[in-house]
Amino acid sequence: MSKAIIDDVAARAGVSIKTVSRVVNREPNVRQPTRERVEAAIAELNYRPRLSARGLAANRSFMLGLIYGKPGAHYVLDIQEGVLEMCRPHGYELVIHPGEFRDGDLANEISDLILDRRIDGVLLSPPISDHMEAIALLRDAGIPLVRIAPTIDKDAHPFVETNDLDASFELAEVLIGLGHRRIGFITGHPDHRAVGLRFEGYRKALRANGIAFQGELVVVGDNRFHAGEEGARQLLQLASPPTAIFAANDEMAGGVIKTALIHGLRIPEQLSVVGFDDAPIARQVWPSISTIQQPIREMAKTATSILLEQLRAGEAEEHPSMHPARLVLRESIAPPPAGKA
Amino acid sequence: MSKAIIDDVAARAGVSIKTVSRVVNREPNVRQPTRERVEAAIAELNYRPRLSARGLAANRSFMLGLIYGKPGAHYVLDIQEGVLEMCRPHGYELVIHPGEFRDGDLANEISDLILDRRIDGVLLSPPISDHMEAIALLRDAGIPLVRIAPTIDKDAHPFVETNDLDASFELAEVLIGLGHRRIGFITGHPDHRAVGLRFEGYRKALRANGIAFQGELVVVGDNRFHAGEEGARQLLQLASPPTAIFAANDEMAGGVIKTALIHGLRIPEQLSVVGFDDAPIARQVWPSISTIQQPIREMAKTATSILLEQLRAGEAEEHPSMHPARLVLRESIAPPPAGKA
DNA sequence: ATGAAAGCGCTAACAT
DNA sequence: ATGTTAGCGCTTTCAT
Repeated sequence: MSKAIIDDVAARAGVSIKTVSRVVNREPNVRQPTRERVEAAIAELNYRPRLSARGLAANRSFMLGLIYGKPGAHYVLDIQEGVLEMCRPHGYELVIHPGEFRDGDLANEISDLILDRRIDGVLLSPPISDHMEAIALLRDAGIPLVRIAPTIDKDAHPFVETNDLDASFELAEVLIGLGHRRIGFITGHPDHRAVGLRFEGYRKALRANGIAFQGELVVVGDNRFHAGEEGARQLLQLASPPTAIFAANDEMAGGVIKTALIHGLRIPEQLSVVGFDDAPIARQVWPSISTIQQPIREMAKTATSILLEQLRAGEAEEHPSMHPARLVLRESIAPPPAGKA
Repeated sequence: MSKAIIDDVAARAGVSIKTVSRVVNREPNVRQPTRERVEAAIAELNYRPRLSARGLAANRSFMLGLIYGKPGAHYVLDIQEGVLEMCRPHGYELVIHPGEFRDGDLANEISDLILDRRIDGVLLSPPISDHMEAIALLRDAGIPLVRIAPTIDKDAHPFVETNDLDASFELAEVLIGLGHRRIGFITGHPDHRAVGLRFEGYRKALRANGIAFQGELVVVGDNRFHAGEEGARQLLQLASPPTAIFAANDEMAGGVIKTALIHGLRIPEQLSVVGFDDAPIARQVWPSISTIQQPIREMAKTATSILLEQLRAGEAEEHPSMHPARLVLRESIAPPPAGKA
């Protein structure tokens, strides 16, 4: 079974192989009855075009590449699944490629990806979506490219994004609305620009509410749990410690919670904590973390559609590039302790 | 650049294309000087064989498939990275395929994978590694197959495994050694057989120490955080609640911790908790969880080597299939409260 | 609207 | 040890 090739189908349908090819590729210029006969033959023989034969003849690989950094396992898997969901029905395969932002080899690895696999198109997910060298390389090679959550140079290529800044602004305003005035912030990894926007949202919220920005309330993190632990330690040692801590992602917010608990603080009564991403950890710690949920999967799907259309039409259709995030409020926030506001 | 094809290399090296092919494929019967000349030409022209051309001619796809369930994002990513690490240097590409164990479509999806992509070989990771239908399908199609962490039917195919049972036994003995006699257990998802062995290890430890097995101390879980929360709730409501809880994985152990904290229990003074996997959550909750670390990445790498060798030689070399796990003791355990032992 | 012929770049089988 | 000759199964011209 299933050793059928295009000639078998052509014979069975009583047409030439070219007509079969037309039907398979949804090309025009096939009369409806003919098309139906061919389709029937395909179904009966369970025919599947050999990808390598198509690739060789058409000089395409029918493979998409996904290059991603490591902003958390769930983030990566969500992206992968979103991309796969769009790839499969369109007959495309996905080649995944983990890459380190600062890894000098990334450029070489990408070259290999282009040269060896002859990828048809590439998706860049954060923080690689802001990796200029990678982008330049791909552009020069003429490989179509869509970026997921880029923060820079948005004119150059199609992209999808979410409103990190606005969402962060909102979340900070929630804290301010509860009465917090001293709000600590733990920033994300400097390479991860999208996470950087969350800091901007925080600052904007302070400004909008007439609260002076205080450098001592800001700690530089790197998106990892440990940075949250360490950052919280620093902030809680302050002569006048914050009544709330905003971590640029949930992983770090989890670290804040752990440190706070170890210090014997009650959350949220003595310290409010918020994060960003709605990662699983946000629900797994106690108390659970108020955060921002991003439609990661949807972004990945949209990005993939855009890429596929570009591949097909040479030009991308209009897609909404903005995928708004939303607040998820949980137990980790409360008004500041009396007298501390 | 890099539009070089085999003829260019042959011309430049002054040999026939067949000789180039021999060098590229590491076939014998090429004299050293000839080989060197060809290799030089390849390097100078930056030649890369077109995968689709090779695939078409040799009737292979140079792609491996990885079919996995969802036993946690980190587990999946670890496996992926282990596999990729072996794939790339050998010129193989990886096609990832998330699959639900109970999904009736899994069979169809696998057929597609075989038919459409003409995968050269497949890796099955838990719990799909025990999915008999999938295994049968692959066997019948004659697709080489290596299973990661299988628990059944080990004669049929090559596999790699870890010693879930022994490790679990050891961990249970640690609890018993601390003085615990009433040890609750939250089992894993029934489809996930490897996790089932952990329950066996627990029972074996009880037997070995003359402790009667008590059905009321066992709760059925499903590997997810929520099952741990729920299981702990049940166990702690018992007239005579356990002094320690063993969850079949860390995710559930995390749930136990959260529930226990909400109930106002101090850990480990009033309740000891252990898990399995050394997942990130084990270090992220407070107190951190004693657990078992498995060499997941190594297993994935070994499995991939075995598969690649099978593809090359038709027969796999000897590889150690057993990758031992090890204890990781952390804050979550202590002797039982006085008078409760 | 459909078909015939000519490759795509490589490997396999058979020379030499 | 090396070369020659056919394909592999499809898509592309270019006819018709």
